[in-house]
Amino acid sequence: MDAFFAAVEVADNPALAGLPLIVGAIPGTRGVVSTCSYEARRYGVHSAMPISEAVRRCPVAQFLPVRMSRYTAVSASIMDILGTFTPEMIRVSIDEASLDMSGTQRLWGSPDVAARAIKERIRESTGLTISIGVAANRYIAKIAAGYRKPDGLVIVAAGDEASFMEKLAIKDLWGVGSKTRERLQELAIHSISDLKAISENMLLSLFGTAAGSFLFKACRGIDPGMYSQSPKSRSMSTETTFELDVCDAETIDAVLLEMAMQLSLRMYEAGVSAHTAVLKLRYADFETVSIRESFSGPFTSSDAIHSAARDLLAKKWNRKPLRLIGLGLSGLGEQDGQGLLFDSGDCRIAKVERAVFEAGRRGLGSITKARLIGNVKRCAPHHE
DNA sequence: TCTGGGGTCCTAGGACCC
DNA sequence: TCTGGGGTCCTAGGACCC
Repeated sequence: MDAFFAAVEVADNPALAGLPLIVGAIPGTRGVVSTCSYEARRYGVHSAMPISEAVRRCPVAQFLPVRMSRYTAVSASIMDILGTFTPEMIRVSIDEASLDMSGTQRLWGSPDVAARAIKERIRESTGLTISIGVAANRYIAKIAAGYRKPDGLVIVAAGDEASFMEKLAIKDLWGVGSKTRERLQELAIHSISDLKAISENMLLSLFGTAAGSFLFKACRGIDPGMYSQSPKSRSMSTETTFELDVCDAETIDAVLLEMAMQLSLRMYEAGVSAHTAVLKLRYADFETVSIRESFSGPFTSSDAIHSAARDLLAKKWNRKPLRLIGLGLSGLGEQDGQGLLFDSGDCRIAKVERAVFEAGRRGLGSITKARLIGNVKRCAPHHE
């Protein structure tokens, strides 16, 4: 999708068409740009830029909050459409999918005809434009899709992979980020041709097995295997950045409780259990640390998650003001329900919690822990 | 400029076992 | 007294992506 969140906003409110549009954090807060329209990009605004900088660069923009549930709904209807073209569809993210169209020629025609049909169907149904890349492997197709945006269509014929890659800059390689780019610079590797001149063994020893082999394949247009594994869920987490750094232990504990409840609900809804808890802390100077612990049995209630989080906090937090706190669960597996066979204290709590979740789902009002009702105490702005 | 939130995968080192 | 080789699982941090 092209500038997906911004494009959905325009589709929902045509009066916004043609204006510089910035979807993301509310100006004046700690946060970043999520997506901006092509008009806003002309001012030098881009995704992940601090919202304060976006305001400086484009004060005339329309600033809109992220309406994630709306984008999720539009995304689902687009994915449904894509699924009618081939069952071999991989949803890569909320605004991106990869379609294996081999064997569909009799049904949908040649690659360019099929691609135009897909674009047309999505435009008809949602009013949105998309960019498509067509190639003999998913990796090249992905890069080709980003090669000409918006409303693009780039076809790389089989056999042309290597010459297509030659036209790109190192930064266009999907999977090469700022750190790798920096290291390549230091090694005097400035172009794809420079990179191709390095032997596989040299890349392996410089970057390690995974990254080395990835670089070797990617610059030659060989699919490094990005989408091969089934994308099953391995962890879930939640985090929050405070508007002002926080050092009050009670506040932090209340935030952890809230997060534990949220994670517990999400686990329940997903029908999974977890046996590892991860606590993430970010201090005022942006130093970020984490601590985790695995337990023999799975968590069965928010209280169990909360108490694990508390222990981890006690071990890791140096008492300096926190800018961010995060809580996560990993070691996710299918919920077998076994934990509930034993009538331990924790399981009774879990049963109560499930009843509360179900009540909430049936619209019986919102139930929360008494101690979460009230104000959050924060530090005064911290200067050093 | 002052830096979100949700993820995935990889690495290096350590504990522990046979 | 100084020491192997293979394996599993865990931990903390890092790179990257949308």
